[in-house]
Amino acid sequence: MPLSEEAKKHLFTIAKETKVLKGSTLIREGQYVKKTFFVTDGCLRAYSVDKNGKEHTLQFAVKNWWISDFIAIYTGELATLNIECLSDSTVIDFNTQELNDIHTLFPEFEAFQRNNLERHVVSLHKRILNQMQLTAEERYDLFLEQYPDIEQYTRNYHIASYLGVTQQSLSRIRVTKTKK
Amino acid sequence: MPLSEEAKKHLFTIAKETKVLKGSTLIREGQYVKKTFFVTDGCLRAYSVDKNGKEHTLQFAVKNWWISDFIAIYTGELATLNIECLSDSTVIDFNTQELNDIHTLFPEFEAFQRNNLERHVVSLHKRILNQMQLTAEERYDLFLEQYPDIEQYTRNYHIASYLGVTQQSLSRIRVTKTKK
DNA sequence: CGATTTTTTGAATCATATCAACGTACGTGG
DNA sequence: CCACGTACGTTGATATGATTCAAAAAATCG
Repeated sequence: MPLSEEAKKHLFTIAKETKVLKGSTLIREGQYVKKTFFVTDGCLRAYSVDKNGKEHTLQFAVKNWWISDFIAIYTGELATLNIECLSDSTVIDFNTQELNDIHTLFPEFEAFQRNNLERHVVSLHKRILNQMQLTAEERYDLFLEQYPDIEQYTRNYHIASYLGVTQQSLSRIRVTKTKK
Repeated sequence: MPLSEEAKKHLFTIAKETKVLKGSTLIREGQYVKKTFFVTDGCLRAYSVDKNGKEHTLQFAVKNWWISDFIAIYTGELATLNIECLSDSTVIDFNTQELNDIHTLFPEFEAFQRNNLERHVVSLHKRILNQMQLTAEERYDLFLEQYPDIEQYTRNYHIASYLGVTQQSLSRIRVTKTKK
């Protein structure tokens, strides 16, 4: 992204690189969300817990992805998601308020942020359509294409809870796949 | 939204109010997408057709909603969605290119557009989570809450294809509901 | 190595899809 | 204004795919 020197400098003053440990939780549901994370190494996931205690993974984030509870951030409500580190990771840690103020300080960020949001919308539209029209096995294949190296970080039940099936069902899908 | 007079004037020069008839298709898959629509009256839907010929409704748009094939617009690819009028409607018709140029001509639009995109992302995140954690009946209840007056425009199979169930299943859900 | 977590497997059950038939509503043309 | 055809909704029977619960096997970690 093309940014002025001044804008870059400002970015560095509000960004804080942080090492985070596997298993740690960066955002917890019910809390006020102050941070957005940019992943430079490792893997994180955002998930919600439903009324039966079942987890549902909304998003994985690997190198160069943003992750947070965007529902909370964009609505101002409390977090409904949890952000968990699936491996020791490095993230750049932005205060959401400061990240927002950037737009008034440096209008050149607007186009950058708009592009991010547009690509986010595209990926969400595609995810919804895939969920509706593909079988569980097809969704798993697509997942492996889209996240080719993610299995080093994730447990199968993380992936299952992203695909919308139980871990047992995913296990059976994997078995029939190796038999082919 | 607070906009300067100049900006408002410009908006009117690129917007074109159009009456569209029930059953007409404003965007067809495979076509190049040149338009984004703002609905001022009536109801439209965006749907895709899968490899078995089954329709999946990605979005309904009623008064004051935007609708288009945002996948196509934001990626520059050809349309994969169809936009269909479910009733005689009135839309304001924007050329996508001109709508984009607004941001360079009138930077004050950026914040407005950013807010639109953020709310769009929120609704998509919520939709994905609801699809994963709610039963078909719960999703139908929520749908009726979110679109209280839409049933005057839609066929049941439109709603079924939005909820991710067959029209027969939705019919059975409706029957058990009236018995309660 | 032992303890714990994760994955796999089996059997029973459940929710939804499918296929087919029927009933109903709607609108058009005679 | 009625008759007919088409589109839509409902219902029943059956099939299918996924879930659940339980237990065994495998992998991981200290």
